[in-house]
Amino acid sequence: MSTSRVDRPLGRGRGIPEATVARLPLYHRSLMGFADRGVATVSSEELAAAAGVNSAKLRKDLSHLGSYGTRGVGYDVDYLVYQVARELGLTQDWPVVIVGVGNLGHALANYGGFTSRGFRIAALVDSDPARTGELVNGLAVQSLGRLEEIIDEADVSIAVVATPASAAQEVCDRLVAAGVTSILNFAPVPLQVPSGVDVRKVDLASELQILAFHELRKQMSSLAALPQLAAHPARPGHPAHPALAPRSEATG
Amino acid sequence: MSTSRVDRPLGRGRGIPEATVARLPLYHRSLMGFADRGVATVSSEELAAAAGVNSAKLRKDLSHLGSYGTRGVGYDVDYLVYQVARELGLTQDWPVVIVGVGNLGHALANYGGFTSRGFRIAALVDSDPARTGELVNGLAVQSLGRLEEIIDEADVSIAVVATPASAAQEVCDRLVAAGVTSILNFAPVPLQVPSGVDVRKVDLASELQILAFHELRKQMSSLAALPQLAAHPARPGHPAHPALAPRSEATG
DNA sequence: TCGACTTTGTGCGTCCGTTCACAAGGGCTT
DNA sequence: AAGCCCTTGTGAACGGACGCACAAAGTCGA
Repeated sequence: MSTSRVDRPLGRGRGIPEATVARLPLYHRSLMGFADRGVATVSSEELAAAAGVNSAKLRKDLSHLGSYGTRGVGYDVDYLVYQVARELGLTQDWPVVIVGVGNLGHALANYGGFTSRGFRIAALVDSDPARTGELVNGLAVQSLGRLEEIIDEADVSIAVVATPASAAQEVCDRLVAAGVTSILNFAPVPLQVPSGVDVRKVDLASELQILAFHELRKQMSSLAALPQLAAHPARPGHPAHPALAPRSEATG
Repeated sequence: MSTSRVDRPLGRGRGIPEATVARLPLYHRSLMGFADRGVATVSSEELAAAAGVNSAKLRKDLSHLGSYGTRGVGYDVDYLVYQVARELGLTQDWPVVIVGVGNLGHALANYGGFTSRGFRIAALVDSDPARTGELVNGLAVQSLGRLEEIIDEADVSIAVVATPASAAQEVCDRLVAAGVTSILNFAPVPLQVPSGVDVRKVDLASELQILAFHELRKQMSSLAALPQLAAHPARPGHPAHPALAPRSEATG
């Protein structure tokens, strides 16, 4: 890290908070909706409602990009769309490689949301020789052996890892070695990467588990309110004190 | 260590921070890995490394569940697995309905990560009559018209919305009206729900856009010496400099 | 031209999450 | 049995995010 200097206030604050960055795609999408409906101007209140956030938060987020609004009027939709898109790098063409063409990789390859926003699926890669050559969304699956070659040829810097957990780290290492510096990881393992490489994780099972946690709380509280309506009492088969019980695997 | 009264962490303990809750599935998965390898005890350092988090954070997270470690030794893997699983509600069976059996819904229905952790796909629902009856992972797709019926019969409280954006809110409303109180939303729209209903959003396109933002930054810093790349040929519909007119700040 | 109205942009208090650093506590060796 | 050493659990400092509330700044009508 040569740039140990934290930030350089170039023009308008170049240091955009991470939380704001995470919401910019949301704003961009909402703005596109307004643009499609022919709306020329939106207030922070309207846009915030469409994006599902607080209006003050929206204004503060946008203020990090610059002063693009007009007091008393609101924001010019087209102008703001362009500014947000530029900030997000959506004016560029981003070639993306998807590694792992299983159920998820298949769905991602067919998912329109990617290709319609500046991302272009440059290649699909899978380790299974039986899958090589298979056409997915008009693109032929290629061998994992050609991974470095593909990344180099297409100048790929963003990759999607949709492999099983067991292969994820090795694939990740090869991606990084080949020059990829941004990874979207769907495998349920924490990828280890050198500094300078960004990893974002999408953990489908965890999301459900988080919901289940809150769901359990709701059910417990509503169950406590009712005297005896226990339709689902505690599991009879569960060990009362699991620390004592030997590891009986296959719990899942 | 003779009592298991930790069922009820003190008045304060009931409120587990949201950030901690979001990491519990991670810990649970890492712990399962240790258990599968026959490890009986892990230190916070080892578990934190496996989960990809700071060890102090891990200890604080676990401390919210109770005092399940042994100083000088670490944590009993099996005991901790059970405690985390119980806290997450993984000891229960959670029937889940997936609405929208497109590419994504298809992949989710086949995704093993769901079914292997206490979640059971109770039904697949799609609005397309042509899809009704189609078998996905051994389960027949059912008509959207039967949604309320299905939810009631299977006692579903968790649903996955994998519909197009245009249908998401209406589906959401019907889900909530039918008794669903937790929703995992893959549609790129912010769902509006009454209080008491939890929504978690998984926005695949946004994740890539966030990566692209940082990627752009990296490329800009490495290409800082180059001449202007701003002369990007904007699309015909897009204003090259949209806000020239409305801004005359000279004021005299 | 002027005043009233509307909406942006932001200063500030508050809260949540992260991390450091260390005392408390338990096992292990002698 | 006693002391050493290890790891947990947590107090406290820190920083970032959020939201209120308001001044600044622009528009619109008279």
